[in-house]
Amino acid sequence: MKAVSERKQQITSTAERLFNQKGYLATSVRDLAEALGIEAASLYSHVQSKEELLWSIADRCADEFFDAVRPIAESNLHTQQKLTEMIVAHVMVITRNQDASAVFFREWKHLSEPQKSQYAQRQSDYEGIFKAVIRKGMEENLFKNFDEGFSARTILSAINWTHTWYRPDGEWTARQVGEHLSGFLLNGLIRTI
Amino acid sequence: MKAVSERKQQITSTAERLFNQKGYLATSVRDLAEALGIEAASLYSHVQSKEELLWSIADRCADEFFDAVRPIAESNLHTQQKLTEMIVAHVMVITRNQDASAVFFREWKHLSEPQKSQYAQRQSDYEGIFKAVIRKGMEENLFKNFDEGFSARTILSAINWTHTWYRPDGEWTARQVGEHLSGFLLNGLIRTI
DNA sequence: GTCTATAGTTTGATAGAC
DNA sequence: GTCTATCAAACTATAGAC
Repeated sequence: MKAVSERKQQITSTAERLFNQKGYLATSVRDLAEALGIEAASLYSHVQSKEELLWSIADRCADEFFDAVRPIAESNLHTQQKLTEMIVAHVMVITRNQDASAVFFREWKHLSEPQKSQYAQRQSDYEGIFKAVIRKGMEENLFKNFDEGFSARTILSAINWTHTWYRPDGEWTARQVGEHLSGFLLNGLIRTI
Repeated sequence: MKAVSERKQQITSTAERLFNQKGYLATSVRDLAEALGIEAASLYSHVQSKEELLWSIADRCADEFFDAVRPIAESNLHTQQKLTEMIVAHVMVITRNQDASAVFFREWKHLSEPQKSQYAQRQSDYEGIFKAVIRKGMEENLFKNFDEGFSARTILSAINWTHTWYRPDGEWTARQVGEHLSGFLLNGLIRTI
């Protein structure tokens, strides 16, 4: 755990907001400085480059997803309950890091190597956590025999998109959104009784 | 229907590919010209601006979605079958316009007004087609009473993401992907019998 | 329709005073 | 740590010859 100055924190959260609103490439260092009320050159006392900011946002966001979901995957909850709680935890990470997760999902393409490869590796590892739980559920004859990669991607696609429409001041809490999504994805839209 | 020169067609499809691979802002007019084997200035005999290219890609892609899905929504298929066929049709548009649909989903933010508002309006109209069918299914007591906006967004999120992983040379046809997705989303991951 | 040449901005980043 | 000043490179787009 590295200590981070208050100023650096302020820069990072402003960058998250602007990178989300306008996109990474469309946000100039001058835009960022203006939003902070300083000159562009002053930023370089806190940050090595614009890309370092992108990387630090993406990397911290990945940590948040792993830290929230891995303990649940490693718990001894019943498989169905486990997958539900993983989905809820994932959605809660998104909703409390809405700007950062939007940047995480949309702007990683603009990282340079080797960061881009490292990002892809973590993304794949994360998907692997979901795949393992889904495979377990299939082995237990609890889940249908869809391809496990297909299933994991379909679930993650549906829940990742919450970053575009969730509003903290709306009628649903983050947990409610996660539980609705989990109910929808595990049981389907069709009424069975 | 406007006649489009072969050269213009070639420019558009190259733009789709580059805008997808690198992003709209990261693709310079010089990159595009180089990929076509001409000088940047020569492009302007065919195209008014770089943004005009983005708009024409997004607008044509929207047409494809509407043209494929609306006739099914207006047919008198049984509601469940209708929703399945809409999902299949949507996935097939994505898979046969993979570059264009990726640009459509990811780069619309970089349109200027009034194109950006027009894009948002069509997007919302399109979601409305799905919402209407879902509401019908709820009224028929066939679908569960999820919020219809929530249901439409969840389905569209899951199926839109195919643009990132579908491979035409993989083991599944576009129709098979659509049917799998439809089966997953309508009936859920959990085994019920 | 394609070229060369270039105008006019904007960009990320640095130098050096305070 | 913030400023002013500035650099070198990249950008979209245009002018005008062929």
